[in-house]
Amino acid sequence: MPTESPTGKAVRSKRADAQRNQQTVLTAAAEVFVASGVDAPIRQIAARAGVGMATIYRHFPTRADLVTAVYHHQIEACAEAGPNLLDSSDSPFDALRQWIDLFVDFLVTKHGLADALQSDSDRFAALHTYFIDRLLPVSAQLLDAAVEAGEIRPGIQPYELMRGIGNLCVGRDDDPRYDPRRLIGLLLQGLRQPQSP
Amino acid sequence: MPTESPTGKAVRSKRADAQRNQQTVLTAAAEVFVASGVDAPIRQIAARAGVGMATIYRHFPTRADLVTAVYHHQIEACAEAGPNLLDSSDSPFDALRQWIDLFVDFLVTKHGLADALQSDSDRFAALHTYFIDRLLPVSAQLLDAAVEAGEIRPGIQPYELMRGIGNLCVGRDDDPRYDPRRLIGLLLQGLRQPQSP
DNA sequence: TGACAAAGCGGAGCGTTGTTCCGGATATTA
DNA sequence: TAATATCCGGAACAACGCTCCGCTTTGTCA
Repeated sequence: MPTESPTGKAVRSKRADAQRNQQTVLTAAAEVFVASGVDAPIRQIAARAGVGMATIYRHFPTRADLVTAVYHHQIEACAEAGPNLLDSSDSPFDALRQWIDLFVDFLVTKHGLADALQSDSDRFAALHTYFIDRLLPVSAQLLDAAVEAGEIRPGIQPYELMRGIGNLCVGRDDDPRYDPRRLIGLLLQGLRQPQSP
Repeated sequence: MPTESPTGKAVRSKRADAQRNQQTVLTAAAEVFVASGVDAPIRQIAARAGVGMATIYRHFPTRADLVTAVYHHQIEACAEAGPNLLDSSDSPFDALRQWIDLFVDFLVTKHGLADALQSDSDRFAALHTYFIDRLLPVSAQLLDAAVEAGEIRPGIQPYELMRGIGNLCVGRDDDPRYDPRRLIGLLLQGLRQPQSP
């Protein structure tokens, strides 16, 4: 039953077993990521899913594709929360702060995700790109609104903020001496306009 | 020619060829680190040094030991600069800022060093420990002095500051969109006392 | 229903890296 | 010089990423 793709070219939908396998892999990957982080061996995910490694590579050519697929919904939710917060908060700065809280929560609860995002190697380049494409406009909108309202000084670039926050979330997440939120709070403090200019 | 160790036990100094090899390895490692980062394969370092891999493992059981040895002098220099800056600056906050500048310079010029420091895996645990042992007291002294002078608000923990700065230096160092120094400047700004409390 | 081609699958296999092991070479000392 | 404690090199093993290829399953069409 060929159908029509958005590009207009005739396209055949995937075989039923392929779709089933893709879902099985996603579920298994999510479980393994929780247990062993996003750097877990592909073999381990394949074993948990009960499929061969090639199956995973076929559906998700790079590790970044797999990670992206697993967290797709949460990334979308985070992206959509931005405008909503801007509407529901009485101050753009407050909306920015709450949104950053969401973003940080997301990062620190996925072991090694922040590390992957900023990884020096480019194994995760596609993941980095996806985050930027999806979330940078949101943060830009929040920043613009806060600047517009005169709550923060202008000049900070959205990319720089995003990456700085991501960076601050890197590393072991079970160290009681380090709470990225405190430093991010300090960063935001530094961003505020002097109370009396 | 047995000599006396600090513990009082008789100790034989290393064989001459072992000392030579250790130095050769250090030199080669320094060169390879510059070219390929601190994650470079041991084989590569061994080849460059013209020794076997076991020789490297014998002298430097973990990668952290090797990295530590290579950068030992620079870490010491950074540690010693702290008190000196405190003496020569007219404001403790200024000394703190200059010292952080030194620290950041050191981190960003060694490819992947910041990444290694905050690595989620514990391959570099000893390196992290060494940095903390050596530099945390220095940063604590600078912070205390600045708090004492009423230039920054109290409450920030030295460990948190060190790690935050290290984290902000993580990742690709050739991205013109991201300059860790700007964000660190913002952090310091957030640390300042409100001008008019 | 019953072929048959296309699509999909599994795991063996190759290359890379970390780490260890051991027979042989070498420096030191008597 | 000869003995021996020390050190060395690279082979060997394990873990992992990724690919290749013979076999299986699925969808289709007579």
